[in-house]
Amino acid sequence: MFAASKKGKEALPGDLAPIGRHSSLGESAYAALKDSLIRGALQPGTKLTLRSVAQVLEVSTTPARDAITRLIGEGGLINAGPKTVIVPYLSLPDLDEITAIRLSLEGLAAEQSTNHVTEADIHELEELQQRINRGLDEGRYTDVLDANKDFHFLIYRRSGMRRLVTIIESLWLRMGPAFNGLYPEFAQSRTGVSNHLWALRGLQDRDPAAVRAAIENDIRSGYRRLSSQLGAAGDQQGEPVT
Amino acid sequence: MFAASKKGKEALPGDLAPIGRHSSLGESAYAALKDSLIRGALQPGTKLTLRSVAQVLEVSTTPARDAITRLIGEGGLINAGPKTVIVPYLSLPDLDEITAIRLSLEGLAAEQSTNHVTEADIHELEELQQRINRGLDEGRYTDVLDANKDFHFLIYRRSGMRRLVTIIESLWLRMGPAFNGLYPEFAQSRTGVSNHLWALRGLQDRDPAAVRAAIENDIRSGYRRLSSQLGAAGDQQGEPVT
DNA sequence: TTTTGATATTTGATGCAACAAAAAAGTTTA
DNA sequence: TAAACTTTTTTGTTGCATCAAATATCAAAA
Repeated sequence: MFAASKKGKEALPGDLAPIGRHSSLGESAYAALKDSLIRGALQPGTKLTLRSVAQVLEVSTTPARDAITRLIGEGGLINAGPKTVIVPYLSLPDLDEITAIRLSLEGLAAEQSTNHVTEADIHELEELQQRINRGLDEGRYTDVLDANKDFHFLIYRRSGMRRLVTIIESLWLRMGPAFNGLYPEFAQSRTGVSNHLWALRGLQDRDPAAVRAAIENDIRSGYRRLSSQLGAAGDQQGEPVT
Repeated sequence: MFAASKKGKEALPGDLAPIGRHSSLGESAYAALKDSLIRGALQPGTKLTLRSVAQVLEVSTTPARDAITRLIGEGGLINAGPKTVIVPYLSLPDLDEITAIRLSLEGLAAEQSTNHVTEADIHELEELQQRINRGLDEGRYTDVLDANKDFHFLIYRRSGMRRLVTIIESLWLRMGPAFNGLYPEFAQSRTGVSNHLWALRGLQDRDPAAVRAAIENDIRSGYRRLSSQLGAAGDQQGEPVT
C-alpha cells in the first residue's frame, strides 16, 4: 500500500533550527475562524457559506473549505442541512455533557500542572487574575473573558500533556458561541474570583487535589450561570423553537 | 460579518428521517483512512502523499486532501516535515498521556452507561465476549481486537454522550498504529477477559463504580502489555534513531 | 569511495471552473 | 390570499492545472 520511511537523518552539529512553523492559508483560515468561535464573536445560528468565509478571510474557497471542514470535524461548526453550515446552538443537554467532560479533563490537567508549574508561572497567573479583577471593576468584560481563558490554559499547558490541552480547547470552542451577547451578564459574577485564588494557593502548595477542586468549582459555577442564561435568553439566541 | 439564520424550520409530523447521512468522497476517504489507522493496518512511519492516497482510494486529490487534513487535525497523522505526512509513532510519553486521558474519559463513559444500558445490550456484550474467547482459542487475533473494540464502544455509546464517544474514538485512533504487527503477541493475553466479565457484572448490577473500575483495569492492563511491547519492538517499528 | 553540486522529479498549496443539487425569487393559477 | 409551479441564483463538491518548494537522482570533482 504505502511505503514506510526508513531513513534516519543526521543531526546538525549546531542543532539550531527548532523547525519552522506551519504557514498556509488553510491553517491561517482555520485558526482565524476557530478564534472567532472561541471568543464568542459568532452568534449561534450564523450561517457560513464557503464563499462568504473565503471573502471575509480574503482567501480563495480552498483554504476556506479546509477551515470549515476541520471545524465541523471538531464540532465547532455543524451541518444543519444539505448545504448549510451554522454555528451550533448550545442546548442544555450539550452543556451538561461538555461540563461533565470538562470536569474530568480540566481536573486532570489541573492536577498534573502542580508537578511542573514554576514560580514565574504563578506570578503570571497572579497578573492575569489582576487583569480579571480590573476588568470586572471597569466593566471591560471582553478582557475578563480573555484573561480568564489565559488563566485556565496557562495552568492546563503546564500539565505537559499537549493532546489533553487540544481536547480541552475543542470543548471551549464548543462553548464559545453561547457567550455571544452575554458578556456583561456572564462576567459580572465574582464567584469565579475566589476559585481562582484557591487554585493559586493550591499551586503554591503543590497540592494537586486542591487545584483540581478549585478548577472543578470554577467549572461548576460557570455551568450554573451559563445554564440559567441559556434558558433566559431563549428567544434571542436559544435553539429555534421546533 | 455573517448573516444569522432566523428561520425555525417546521418539525416534520412523522419526525422520521434521522437526517440522511453525509455522502461525499471526502467523507468516505476520511472514514476509510481513519478505519485503516484504528485497526492498525498502517505501520507507524508510513509516509502518505496526497497522490498516493488519492490513487489507493480511487479519488482525486481533493477528497484525499480533505481526509489527510482532517486526520492531521485529530492527531491520527502527523506532519513530519515540510512535505511529509506520516503515520505517527507512539512513544512511551505519548502512551502515558493517552492512557491518562483514556482512564478519565472511558471511566466516565463507563459510569454513565449504567444509566442507559438495556438487557439487550448486555446480551450483545456477552456475545461479543464469546467472540473474543473464540478468537483467542482459535488464534484469530484480528477478530479479537475487533470484538474488543466493539465491546468497549457499545458500552461507551450507552453513555448517551456523543461528543465523549467521538473524543474516545480519536484516542483509539492514535493507538491503532502501535498494534501493527503486534496482533499475536498483544491479543494472546487473557487478562482482559476477566475485566470484561467484571464490567458485565457491574452493568447487570447497575453499579457505576464497579463498571468504571473494570474498564479502568482493562485499560491499565492493556497499557502494561503495550508499553512493554513498545520497548521490545524498538528496532522493527519504534521511533527512528536520530 | 565520498562529497558536492546541478538537474529532474515529486510534492503540497492554491485557485478556479464545471456541475448538480438546493434554495430563493418570481410567476401563475385556483 | 395562498398554493403550485417555473426560473434564477447560490451552494458545496470535485477534478485539475499551475507553481514554488522540497526531494531524489546522478554525474563530476575531490
